[in-house]
Amino acid sequence: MSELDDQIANRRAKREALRALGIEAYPARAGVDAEPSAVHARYGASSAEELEEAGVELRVPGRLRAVRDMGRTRFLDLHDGRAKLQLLVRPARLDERSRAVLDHLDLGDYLVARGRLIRTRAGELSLDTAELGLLAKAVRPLPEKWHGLTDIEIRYRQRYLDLVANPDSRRVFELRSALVRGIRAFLDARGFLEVETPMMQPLPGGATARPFVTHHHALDLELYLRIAPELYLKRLLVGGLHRVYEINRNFRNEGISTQHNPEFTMLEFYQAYSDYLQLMDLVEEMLAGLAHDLLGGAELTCRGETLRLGERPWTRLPMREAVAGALGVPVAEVETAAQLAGWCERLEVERPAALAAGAPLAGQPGAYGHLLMALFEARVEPALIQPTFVLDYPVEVSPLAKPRPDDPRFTERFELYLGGMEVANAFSELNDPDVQAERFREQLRARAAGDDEAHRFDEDYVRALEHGMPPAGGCGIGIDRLTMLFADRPSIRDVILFPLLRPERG
RNA sequence: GGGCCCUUAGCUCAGGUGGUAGAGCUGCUGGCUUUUAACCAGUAGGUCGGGGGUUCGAAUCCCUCAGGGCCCA
Repeated sequence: MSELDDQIANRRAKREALRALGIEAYPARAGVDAEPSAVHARYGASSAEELEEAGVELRVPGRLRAVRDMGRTRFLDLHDGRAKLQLLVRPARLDERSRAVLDHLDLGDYLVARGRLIRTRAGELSLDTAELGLLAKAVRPLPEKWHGLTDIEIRYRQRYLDLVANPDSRRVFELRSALVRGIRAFLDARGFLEVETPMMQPLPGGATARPFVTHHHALDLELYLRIAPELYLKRLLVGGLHRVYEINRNFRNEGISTQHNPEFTMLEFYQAYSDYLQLMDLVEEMLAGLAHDLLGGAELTCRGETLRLGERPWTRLPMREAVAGALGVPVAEVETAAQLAGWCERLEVERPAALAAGAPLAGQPGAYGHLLMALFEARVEPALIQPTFVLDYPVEVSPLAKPRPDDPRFTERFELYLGGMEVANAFSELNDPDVQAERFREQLRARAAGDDEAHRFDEDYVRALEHGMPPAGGCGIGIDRLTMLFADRPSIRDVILFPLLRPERG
């Protein structure tokens, strides 16, 4: 028998012993007054005399994390995940049932103690326990109390153990929740309506990505898990919902990395009569405000770098200038597809998926935009630590964005980079139905040429635009990456409770 | 997809060049006047990730598979 089996058998035997005494191991009702952290919040400042005078009697629940047995007196620590409350237990003074519970305890059990609040000689706020009850028997041991749980795989696979053993992990998810709450408050205060649009779509749209496919049996219908909510949210603009947002999951069938999980959470919001320039101001205000509210200052510390969100406006950098700067040449040398093709070959930049393999880079339709984007991703992106808006994305890689009136090779689009990561993507929304239809046709040609991430033609979306969509700015912000930055965590798996892993026992 | 690294008791970790698998915590037994990583004494616990190979002998060397991590694409 292994040691683990031994410990489990032991705990089960204790449970059965209690049951034989008529003590339920998993009672239906708890009947509690306050959890340990609430007790500390209320009485943490009270002196021994004050407590004695007040005569506070409480029923306090919690998970048993430590027992210090002194012989005539035992000290039990009950935790609620934020704080512990110490129980002072004198076995001789307990009633029979409480004594039975005490004699069959294990670390990890959920208990409830009734007693009077006191301070011990050492000054610790404690419950002088008169009655002890079992709320849930744990038949499996917890990770060790002092070193906690460090095995990364167990932390991801059995997140419940990570949360019990590592308070920092819990704090990350509390911060994530506060971040989402703050975003909702920010948008709600500005008259945005939170909506929910389909996660299962007959035509996946709104992003350049491979979708997951599923099947609806009753309708015998191929459906896709959405890669973005964008086209549905803009249909709502057509419908007169002029300020909308959605915070929900997207699914992209691509590789896994420290910055990519197949399902991830995005905020998208759309504001009629706005544009990408106004959105930059809005995003600055939102993120700097969140940092101020949640971290107590408009700065993020991320992997040793201080990100100064408070220094506004943030850098606004046209993509051509960024690429030319990284190459150390004037902008005039990144103006043609032939120039860019030369750089890509010299620097061994990976060939963009949209450009046909085997053919010369420069001559293909749309080559300029794809090559500029490839150079940007390879040479510029990782170096953008301080908040930077990259502007003027090529039209070829921005099929849903409005072209710049002064230079139709580029669009009214920005991406926000923070700590070397793309955290936001926004543009003035293309609302000319005929131009949109032509953009879709270009995407179909790319798809036919082998680019399986190219957009599909969404006829209903074009039909909606034909009814008239107000000019609008729209923006997407990755919640997971934002949480990584706010919590200073290097991997997206640290900010997703249950990240995708290969199943155990292959 | 490529490279490098990791996998030893429930948890955290040791185990130069191949020679009978160890510690702390947890568990169990006992002691102890209010301790807090309580302490003291005793004790149990192992398919050294799986499989194959080399060898008189493998946790250790080789191959392979699985899972995980980091970097690159």
